[in-house]
Amino acid sequence: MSFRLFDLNDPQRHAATTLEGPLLILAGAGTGKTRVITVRIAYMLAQGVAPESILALTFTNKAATEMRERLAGMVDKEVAKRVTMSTFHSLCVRILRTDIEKLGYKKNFTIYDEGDQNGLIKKIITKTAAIGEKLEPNLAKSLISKAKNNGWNAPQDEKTLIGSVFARYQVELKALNAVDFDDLLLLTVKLLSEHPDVRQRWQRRYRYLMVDEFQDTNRLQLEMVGYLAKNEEGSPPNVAVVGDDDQSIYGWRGAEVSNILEFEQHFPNPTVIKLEQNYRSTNAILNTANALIKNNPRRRPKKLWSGKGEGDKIRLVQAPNDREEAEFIANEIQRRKVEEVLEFEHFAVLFRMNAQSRLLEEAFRERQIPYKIVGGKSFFDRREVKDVLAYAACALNADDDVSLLRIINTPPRGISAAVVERALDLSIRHKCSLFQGLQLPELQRTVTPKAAAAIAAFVSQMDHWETKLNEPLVDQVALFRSLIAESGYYEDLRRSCKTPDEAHKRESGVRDVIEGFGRFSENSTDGLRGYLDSMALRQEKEEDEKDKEQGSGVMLITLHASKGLEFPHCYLVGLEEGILPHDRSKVEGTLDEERRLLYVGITRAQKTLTMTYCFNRFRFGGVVPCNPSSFIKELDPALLERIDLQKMLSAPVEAPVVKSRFAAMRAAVERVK
DNA sequence: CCCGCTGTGATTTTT
DNA sequence: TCACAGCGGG
Repeated sequence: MSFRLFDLNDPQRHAATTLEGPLLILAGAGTGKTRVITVRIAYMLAQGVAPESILALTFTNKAATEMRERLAGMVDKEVAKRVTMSTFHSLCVRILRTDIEKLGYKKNFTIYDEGDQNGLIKKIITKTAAIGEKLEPNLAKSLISKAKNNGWNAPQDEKTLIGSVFARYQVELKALNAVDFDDLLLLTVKLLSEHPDVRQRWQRRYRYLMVDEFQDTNRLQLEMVGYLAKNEEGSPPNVAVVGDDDQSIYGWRGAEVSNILEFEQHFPNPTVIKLEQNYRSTNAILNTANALIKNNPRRRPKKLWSGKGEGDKIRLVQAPNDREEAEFIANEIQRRKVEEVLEFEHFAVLFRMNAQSRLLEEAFRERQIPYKIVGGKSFFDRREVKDVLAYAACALNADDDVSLLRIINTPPRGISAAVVERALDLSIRHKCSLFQGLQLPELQRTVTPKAAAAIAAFVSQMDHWETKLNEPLVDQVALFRSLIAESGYYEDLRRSCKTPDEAHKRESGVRDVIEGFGRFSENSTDGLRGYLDSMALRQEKEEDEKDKEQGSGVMLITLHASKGLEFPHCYLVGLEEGILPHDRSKVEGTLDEERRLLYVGITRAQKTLTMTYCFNRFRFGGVVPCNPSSFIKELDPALLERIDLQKMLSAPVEAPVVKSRFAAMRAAVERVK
């Protein structure tokens, strides 16, 4: 055991050593939350708790991995491995793969990601909507998701379009033997609530639960924790949750802040511990954050402080427009890197909307400042990756219509759109899958002999791979490789790409997927199905070669994506009414969450924080005037240094400043020597 | 099947 | 303004 309890501060140690009963750890930003969680687990193990009986739930794979690695550094690696650390969704997959048959699904169900979900919903809307009726697929998707997360079941017979789309969507998913992300939670909760044998098995397995980022849990996740934490003796559940209500920024995704605000109602008589000592930022930064967040009515009062001293004032810069804002930041970062001897990696620019990054990118590119944008199109969403995964999904479960539709004519194999359409209609009438629909004599009779032959060839091909994949002790990686090779997909790629360069890139994407399966198989026995699961749950590492080579640079990142990260020097841009808080938050009544978003942004900064706003901004195709964010009024003016860019630019730089800058640069040159 | 035209709408995105 | 989806023509 190489962990030391006395390295923790008092509340941290109290949290790490309280093992019995409900425990609420209110961990403010930068208060050493992950450390407390891992030490707490190490402490449990030291106390003789069986590693198998510990469950730690996170939201992201990144968090689960980090926790695993930190624990492995503290205790015997073999013991650490036996602790379950998993995302909610991964645990659900594990539970469902064992017992989903009790709910009428087959064990080889497919997990639909948002793209698949979109495809299915679009299809259903066009089939269901009467002439003149319209429904935004995205709206439908979010309504369905909200409904599922609130534990509502699909309406049996619904008069409204959205109601019938919802009902039909659920029926079709089940027919396709597919589940979406929400179903993973919904069905797990259903299984646990309706099947006492299953419930007992999992309740007995885990005796100590921990939940990270508890403020982000939704209703189903809370329910799931409730079931898993319950013990037969009826004694208080050993459930420890860690979170910060002030950093709840995913309400629009179904997260319920009330889960953490009303924790005592869900788990009576908990020990409540506040972590308020921050190890990240200066007090100027923390007190700015404190001043802002205390304006939120529904929260657990907290006040962050740190031993890092007061630090620089927070700079509030007003720029005439968004272009000047971007150029100011780029110029300044370039200057500060030299004068203050910093790396580009020490800087981050945070914004509300992705669209705001464009001008910044331009400004950085002009000055050849390296930068890194997080987000954007993911490896998983690349066309060739989805295609190849769809092949695998079909080989394992040909009744998966969405995957089948994706590949049925990729490459073109002589099954025309009209034939597919007819097969689809038939499959609906016969209540069977598209794959089965293709094989109905009723269809065969109505198509040309050529098409019939093409269908037969395709069907026998898929059957062949299915049989092969199900043979015991078979080399699934090799099978997968030949499945793709023999499908003619590579040839199709070369043909369909405009440039050889693009074709090359896409081909290597395909190879990455296959190699990814190879690597997966080295330390898993879950086979191709397991690999598809891990891809759907984004467990596989995104191999971005460029990322590694480029190193990094200035981080350009949305406020949402910045949660959990920290940077020495932060720029928070676009602090304008309408952007932060965003216009839509007013109609949606989510101003509190916007405030939390700014709070999250402020608390990312370690040493210096600069906030900017403009008087004019290019939006919706025109220059629109804008006002400073109403949140600015809530900050402590004593900690703010206001800078007017226009004035600063027109005024000549004062001689002493020039002198000191010159000295700083000379010093920098000396250091390089 | 591919390209270009037109219309529309424009937060955030852990799984 | 600009991105992208959907559709009609070549």
